[in-house]
Amino acid sequence: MGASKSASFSEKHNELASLFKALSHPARIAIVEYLLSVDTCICGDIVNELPLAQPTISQHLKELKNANIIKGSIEGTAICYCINSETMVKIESYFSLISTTLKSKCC
Amino acid sequence: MGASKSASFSEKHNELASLFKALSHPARIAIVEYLLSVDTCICGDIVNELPLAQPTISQHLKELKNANIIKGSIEGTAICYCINSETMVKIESYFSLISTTLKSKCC
DNA sequence: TTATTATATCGTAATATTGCAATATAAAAA
DNA sequence: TTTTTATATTGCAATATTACGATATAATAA
Repeated sequence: MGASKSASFSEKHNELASLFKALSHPARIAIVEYLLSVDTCICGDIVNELPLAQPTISQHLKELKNANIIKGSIEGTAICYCINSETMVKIESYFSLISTTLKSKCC
Repeated sequence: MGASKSASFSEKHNELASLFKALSHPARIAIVEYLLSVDTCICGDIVNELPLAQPTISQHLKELKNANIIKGSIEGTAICYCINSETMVKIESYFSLISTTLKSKCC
């Protein structure tokens, strides 16, 4: 085959995997870090920040939006992107739980 | 084209992306959660836990090992796998930093 | 209305991932 | 030594991702 057998796994596992997949590309990490670094959320110059063509960045932004990692709102001609802090807190909580669970183990 | 232009991005961004890529498949999330759920680290029955063939699981385990998310040590005929807590704490810290940074922003 | 500007979508080529049968390896048991 | 058991590797087909030129869309400016 070749397709991911996602139907064989739980909803929870698939959702977590989708979230991490959205973060699994250096361009998308760069976008997240750029959004973190700017003071305001009014953006529109992400294309100039990355060494990729405009359609490629648009595609990466779409994936981040689909995964709820960023939010985008129309601001005249431009689009204002910013990080969805709820999702970030959610991921932080997941790893926090893992760390806590691991503390009561050997290894 | 089609290949990820990883050379165009910073080492840090590539490393983070690799880490999340290792977690971007439901089978690999299921492996991590299974390792979390068992009391001891002596495993060897991961193949029976997942709806995938043995070579496929071996491949997923290799990817998790390469990303330092799990550790494996030979235990006779079997191999003992466990979660690398250092890496988990590292990821937790990354999202903790993001959350903190976001608190001083609008949106 | 006709540019201009910003972003999205389409189509497609290059490349990467996924899954597994077949096979290899390597340690312990018989 | 031979068999058994556990895991890894190889090879390959099916599918997914990545990147971008061309083009579409949609809002503002001239």
